[in-house]
Amino acid sequence: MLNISFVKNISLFSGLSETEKDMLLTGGSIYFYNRKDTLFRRGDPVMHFYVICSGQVKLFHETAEGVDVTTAIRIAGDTMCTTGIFALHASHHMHAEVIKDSTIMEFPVQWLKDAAREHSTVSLNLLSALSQRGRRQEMDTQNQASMTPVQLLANFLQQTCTTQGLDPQGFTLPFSKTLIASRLCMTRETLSRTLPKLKEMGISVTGTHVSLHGSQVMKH
Amino acid sequence: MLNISFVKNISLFSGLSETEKDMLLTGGSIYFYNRKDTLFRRGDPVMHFYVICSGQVKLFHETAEGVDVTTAIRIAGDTMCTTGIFALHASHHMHAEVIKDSTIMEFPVQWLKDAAREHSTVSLNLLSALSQRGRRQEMDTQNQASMTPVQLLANFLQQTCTTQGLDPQGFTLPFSKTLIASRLCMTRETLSRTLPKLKEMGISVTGTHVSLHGSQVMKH
DNA sequence: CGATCGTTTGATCCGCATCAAGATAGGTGG
DNA sequence: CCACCTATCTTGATGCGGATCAAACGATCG
Repeated sequence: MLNISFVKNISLFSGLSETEKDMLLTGGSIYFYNRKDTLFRRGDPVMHFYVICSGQVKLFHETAEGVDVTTAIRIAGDTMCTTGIFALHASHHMHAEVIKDSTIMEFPVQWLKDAAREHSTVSLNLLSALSQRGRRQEMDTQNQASMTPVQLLANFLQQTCTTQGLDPQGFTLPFSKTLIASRLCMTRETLSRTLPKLKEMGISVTGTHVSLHGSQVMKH
Repeated sequence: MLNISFVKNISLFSGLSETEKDMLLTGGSIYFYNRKDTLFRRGDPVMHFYVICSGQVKLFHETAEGVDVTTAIRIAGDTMCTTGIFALHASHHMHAEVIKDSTIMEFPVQWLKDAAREHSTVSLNLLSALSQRGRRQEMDTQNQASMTPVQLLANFLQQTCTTQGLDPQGFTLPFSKTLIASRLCMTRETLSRTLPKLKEMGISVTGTHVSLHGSQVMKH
């Protein structure tokens, strides 16, 4: 059960005593999912709070024309559905699909509500997490609106490298290019054509191999 | 002091007893601002939690080329900076400018943190509010990415009409067109050219007068 | 009545989506 | 080990939409 100790360290529980953590963790169970499994679909009632122990999950929705737009990629250590649980509407507003075999810990929604009500530490952690995520999203939106595909992609690669703790000198792309394109709201074709342009910024991508040679981090 | 009783009714305080509300409200003070006043700028330390009693405030940032992008328009009853207060970074990440003479109640940041820690009702209200706002923003982002200017504008007008409680049969635009364009991430020119196209959707705009003749609400 | 701000209209251009093939890679079975 | 297949990615040709530049128009205000 090494997964349990992993979950103990997520930010949601920070500041709690070991015994409090143990008690809370009894409320959840661990499940395994395979690539392409659906966690939930838009409109489904929100039943669980999720903590990803390993693997990857994409959150996405479909445009009117049937194109998938990925709004977030969640990886090990991330949580899902915090927003859905405290919002008034009790149904999901997007789809969630497993894109890499995953281990996921699930808690009933009421568990989270209770935890937030009874432990002010938990509710403050949640507030912090939601704020954090909100801030991310704001930046994302404004980037989306004001940056060229080249900048977006450069940004994305650097973000990815940082948050996944990869070696900037050279790493293997952890996502398919189609997924990245969907995440950046562009077509696969545009993504392909954008890759070569990154060299001017000191980023080279060959196949699935990336190296961020001396490219500075984007300001804001 | 009719403003005080107005503030008592915002969702942040719902579920609290009158005496609790009165006690909390002693922590804030009311200020008056004029059009074009700056509430705060990006990078400033987050000092206050704001509740708008009357007027309008825009939250915006500048692109690299110096263009303003408005990310939100806040009106009477709205709060500001909830996110900023609970996020780790203690500085604002966007500018706030008063766009219509306003009355605003301000509380010190610590006041909100304390209130959240000591009243689980308040922290749950905050969680709900943040979730709500997060959901709005997600929809916004996805709309921005997948809708044409015509749809965006139609959407915006309907939203505005609803949230401001205006008469769909005919009302006066509560914002300048430049502001709307900035909010919808398009140029003034594009907005102008889009207005006539709305007639096909049963929306007519003449000058600052709008009527939403039988236009259905956009799904999702 | 000029001056400034906000809005509209016109002409042009560029970037990304779209449509359409081709290329590469991984996987399976003969 | 090779032929075949499907999934994923790349490249090419074309067109349209919205940004941009430029100028006129309208409104509000001292």
